[in-house]
Amino acid sequence: MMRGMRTNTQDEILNAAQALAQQRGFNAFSYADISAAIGIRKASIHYHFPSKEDLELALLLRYVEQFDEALLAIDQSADPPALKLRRYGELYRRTLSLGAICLCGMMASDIAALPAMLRAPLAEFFVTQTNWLGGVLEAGRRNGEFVFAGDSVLRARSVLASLQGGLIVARALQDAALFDALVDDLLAGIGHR
Amino acid sequence: MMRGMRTNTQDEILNAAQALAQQRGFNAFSYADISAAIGIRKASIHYHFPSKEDLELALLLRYVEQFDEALLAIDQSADPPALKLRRYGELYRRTLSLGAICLCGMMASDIAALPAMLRAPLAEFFVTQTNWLGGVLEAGRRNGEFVFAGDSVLRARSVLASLQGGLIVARALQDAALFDALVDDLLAGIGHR
DNA sequence: CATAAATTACCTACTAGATGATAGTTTTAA
DNA sequence: TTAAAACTATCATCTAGTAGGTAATTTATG
Repeated sequence: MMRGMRTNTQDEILNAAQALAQQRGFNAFSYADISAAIGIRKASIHYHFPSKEDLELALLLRYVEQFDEALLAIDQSADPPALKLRRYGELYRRTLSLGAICLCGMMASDIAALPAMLRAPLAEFFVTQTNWLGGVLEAGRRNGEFVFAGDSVLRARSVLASLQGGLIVARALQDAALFDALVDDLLAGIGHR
Repeated sequence: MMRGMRTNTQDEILNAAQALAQQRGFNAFSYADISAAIGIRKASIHYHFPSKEDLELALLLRYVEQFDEALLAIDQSADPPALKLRRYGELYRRTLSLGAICLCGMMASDIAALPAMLRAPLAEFFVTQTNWLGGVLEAGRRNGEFVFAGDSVLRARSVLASLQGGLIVARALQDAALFDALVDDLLAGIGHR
């Protein structure tokens, strides 16, 4: 199997681990739970990911890769900035539908328990989101779709915080419609008055 | 010891548990960690909190009680709404200074691993915050300090989401100043233009 | 093309340590 | 003296992880 490529089993393991991690946190499940979910033995999971830290790192890198692809897909569309922003919000909304939150949001919550080697790629995820959002906000401001004062990076970070926090609030209140209303409010807040 | 009153040892246990829970999540520490932190044996912790679920419930109820007291203190001051809001943001900022996030935000992140009996009081925390913030926002709108369209409950929920998410983003990027900037932006966004 | 060797991907069995919890005892405080 | 609060000792279960084995697949060789 070529270096760097993942096998189907590895993706199954990562899918199961991601669901568990996004729903209950990375320290609230074990290899036994993954074994039960996908039907291979614990030792087989160790064969693919020798330590739980290996698994967690692989999970983060895959998530970042998938998120980057999603950003690229939005970028490459001819959608206007407001629609791009809404599609971006949809990425978060989708995790809510799975009874979960953003994997990186979860890892950031538990950061004191995160292996040191994951902190840099995790921080980079948030930098990437901020920069991407900043670009969308600037493009919207230029074409008149968005109106906001000040630094677009600051505003981008606020948008990102709102989305991450919106998942938490909607999760606590067990009502995804709250997240939808929040996204509408977010867009209304920077749209034309 | 009178029913419902906590002993000093119980508060020490809860203080240690709260710090650990807010830093790394409730499932990433054990009674052994609390024992190491406060210098009594695991069995003594069990004496006060027979199960870890008992501990988690006591933790949540105490946190809610302390937060309610903080809201009451802000309410009873003669501060104008904008200052009340800033003081409210300070409550979150303080947890960041401790290398932690809001206990309820953390519990909401990990909600799939939360004992069922905690879900109602957790949801209630978020309802209480939303209602309180809604009241402050309405008062500000009435006295001209705040300008925002639409439902104050919706805006309150957005503010709450921003604060919770701001902790996450600042945590991931290991920079509390980002949270400060976000709060300033939040206030600027509803203040007079 | 057939066979042997190497590799992969799983398995069983097992381990050491940690964890949440309990029972009985001792010490401390009231 | 009694009750509370700590303790020691112990337990069952779980967890992350390892070693060695096996079957299937792939690669190398004659």
